[in-house]
Amino acid sequence: MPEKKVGRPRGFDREQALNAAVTVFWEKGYDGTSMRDLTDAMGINSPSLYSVFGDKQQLFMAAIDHYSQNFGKSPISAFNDETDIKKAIIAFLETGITEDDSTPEHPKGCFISSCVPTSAGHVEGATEKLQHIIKGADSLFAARFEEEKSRGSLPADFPSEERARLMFDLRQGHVLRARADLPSARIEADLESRANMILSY
Amino acid sequence: MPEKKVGRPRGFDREQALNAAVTVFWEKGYDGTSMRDLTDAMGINSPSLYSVFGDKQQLFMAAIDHYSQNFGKSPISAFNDETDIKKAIIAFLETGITEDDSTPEHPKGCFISSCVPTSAGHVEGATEKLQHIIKGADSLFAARFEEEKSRGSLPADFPSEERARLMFDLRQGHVLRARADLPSARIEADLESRANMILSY
DNA sequence: CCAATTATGTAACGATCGTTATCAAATAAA
DNA sequence: TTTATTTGATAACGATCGTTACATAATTGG
Repeated sequence: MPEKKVGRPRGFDREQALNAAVTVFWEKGYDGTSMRDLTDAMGINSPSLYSVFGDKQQLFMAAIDHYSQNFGKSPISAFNDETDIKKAIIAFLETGITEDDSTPEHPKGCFISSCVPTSAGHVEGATEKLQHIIKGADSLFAARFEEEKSRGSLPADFPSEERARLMFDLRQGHVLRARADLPSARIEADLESRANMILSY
Repeated sequence: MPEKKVGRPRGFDREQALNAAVTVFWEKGYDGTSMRDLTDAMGINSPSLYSVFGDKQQLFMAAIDHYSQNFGKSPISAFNDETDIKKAIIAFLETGITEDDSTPEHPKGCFISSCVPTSAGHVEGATEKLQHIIKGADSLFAARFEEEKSRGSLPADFPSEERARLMFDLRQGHVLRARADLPSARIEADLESRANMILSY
């Protein structure tokens, strides 16, 4: 698997360093994070950071992608793993809420929803990343609803796209509450009712 | 109304300067905004800023309050102004969406929802401001639902607090979409359905 | 062993950061 | 007109910003 042969071998793990960068950006946002913060957390010097990740902005983009494919993916995975559609919806929302304040070593809320929007419009690429993620979620949920329809577990005229957006939008409220350090207990109690609502027709 | 008598009179309008500060923070967030950005936009020098607003962090807090009582208030006002509860819900969501990308001189999305969460946890006071605003919205909506119940326009066992949270959470999805510069047309088409959902029982 | 190549660590670059000292300008009170 | 008081503008403070030159270390291919 390691392709490189010539030259001094790299002394750190790229993915591990990227993980550390995610955590820092997640905590302080793009502009609140300094190169010093990053190199400290990643355990490397800035020349190494620049040679591997480009610059701060490119590292931020890489952090968004990395988060999306790891922490950010688990609510989606929980959704996909449930065969029953109602359970899938609850699993998505529930996993999200749990993730929002899971380990004390991670900041509250979702990195994408809590930190990236601030950068949209003045940090290059941020808006595009957001759009891609939102559209991805919308169409993933909508596709699942369509699948359920073709399977007969949802009525033929169920408004898949509208309810997909609804699911995603609800989640954003949960994220904001978590980021604000408000208790998730009351929201979790709402989940059953909310899933019913998303599916009602 | 002007109380001051002695000394050189102030050469700028406090509220006007605060408005300019809001716009800059709204665009770039707390850490992305420099003192230079602020003094340029506000049309004053930094010593004036410090004497009137304290420091950058205190100005940020003042900006949050000012936004809440102006731009941020209009969806709430639209809600309060409607006597019919369903129309009130639609007015709240619709006014919010319209406000999210109204004038080109204002950044997209809601300042509070788009920019303040990034600062929660590492800018003093941000978390508390968010908590206060969220709780305020929750209880405003819940109180209105309770009022409707006592008037008989909602069933006696209508879950006011849960639906209040639901309304607020939905709004957060709209804000994220607007900040990501996604079209609001499809979301606006959902409003009727969403209002029905919030009121359904 | 000797190039060639790649990564690391140090240290520095100019620029900008948030904040404040200093002094001149403008007003009210005496 | 003087004195007291407050605001204005200029300029500077040390610190930190993101980024990069440069020399050294560690590896592979000859």
